[in-house]
Amino acid sequence: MTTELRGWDRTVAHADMDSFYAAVEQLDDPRLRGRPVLVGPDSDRGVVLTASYEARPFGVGSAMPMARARRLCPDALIVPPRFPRYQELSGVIMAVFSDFSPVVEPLSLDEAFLEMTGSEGLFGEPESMGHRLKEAVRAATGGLTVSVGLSGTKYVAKVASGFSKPDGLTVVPPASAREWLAPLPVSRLWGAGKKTQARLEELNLRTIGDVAGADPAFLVERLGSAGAHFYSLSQARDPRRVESRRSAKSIGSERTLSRDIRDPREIEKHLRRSADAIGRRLRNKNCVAAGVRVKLKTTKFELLTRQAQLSEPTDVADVLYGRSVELLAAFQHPGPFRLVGMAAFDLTTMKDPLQLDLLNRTERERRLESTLDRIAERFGDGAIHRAGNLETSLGSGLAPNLDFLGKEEGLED
DNA sequence: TCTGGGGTCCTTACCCGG
DNA sequence: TCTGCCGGGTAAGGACCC
Repeated sequence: MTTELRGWDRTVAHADMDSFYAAVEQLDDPRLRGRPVLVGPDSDRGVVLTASYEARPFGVGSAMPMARARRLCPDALIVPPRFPRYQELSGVIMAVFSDFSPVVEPLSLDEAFLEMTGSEGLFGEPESMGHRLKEAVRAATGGLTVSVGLSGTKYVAKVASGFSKPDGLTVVPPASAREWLAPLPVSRLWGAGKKTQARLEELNLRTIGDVAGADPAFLVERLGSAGAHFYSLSQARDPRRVESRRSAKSIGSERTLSRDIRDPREIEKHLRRSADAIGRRLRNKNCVAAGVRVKLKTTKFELLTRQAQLSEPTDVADVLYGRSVELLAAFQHPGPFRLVGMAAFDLTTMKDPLQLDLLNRTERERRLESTLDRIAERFGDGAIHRAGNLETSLGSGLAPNLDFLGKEEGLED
């Protein structure tokens, strides 16, 4: 006798928290419960990050401009996001997932794949696994709900978790996955956004079943390699394994400005802030970057980027900033711009402290950066910004004074 | 209606060396 | 010496996801 389930060669779960940010706000503030809540910046240029389920019947959803959401749902309570709190609860949730599987692949703060193959002995059949997972998340978080999908592949598990939200549980036996997918619209193909949907529509392919019935060679001819990918998904074939956390490939920081700008000196101020933030995050992760990319968005929403390699990998904000200013000169566009951003890429984790020496980092740089980190932690990003400018204007010889300034709180304007 | 911020991956173009 | 081809690496942009 075997406990193996018939037809379940693999068991993959996808767990997705229900309107996570809004649910956290309702959990922490009882006055928000049962009421339409929009999490997002209460500004003219922002968009909704998450709408609570009470707000959704009004037609409000993620990524909708806040101005429009307010018009559709005037009674909605608008709450600014509190990412540190979401991260904290995300840690609790991921820890629960780890109790169910040694292989957990987070996709974002609020969702993850769990490799559940072979764990029937511990948790029972897939349906029972799902119920126990949902209950464990509810108990650990004090009441947050999660929707869970289980099937034999990542793709079907993912579609299944979104099938009956909120607080859903959908189990799709691998043997019937193809038929289960067939009636769903092509918008449920993971990776097919608005552009791809429109192209599929032009080819008269409206459901996943339509794609499954198409000639794969024809799909490749029209969609390139993505065509082959979508064909496989439509057949419920998805060979991708569940993988534990992969390391980040880039770290970025960008900001949509409250007003459009074109003056290079103003753009540089924003680059300075991004460089400080990225440098700090690199050091927190014990990473160095070998490349920098600068991003500008015009008022017409054209995205322009310029990137370059660094002479050597670094986690020093000043170096990132210096290279970004050089890149800025390479943009021919006169502006104005509504967004300024920067990203560091080609990341390497520094496992061995001795490697730091290979980076030719001087003692001065190390001390300065750690001082800036402490200032930022105590006084916030504004302080680090001012400290950065101060360092630039003082020149390297006076950098040790920053230690003194930080201690004396001399940077609080 | 007026469009965020964090990412990943893919395609295309171009440069360079052999 | 010039030209064509090929492949690798890099840069820029686009589509997509949450």
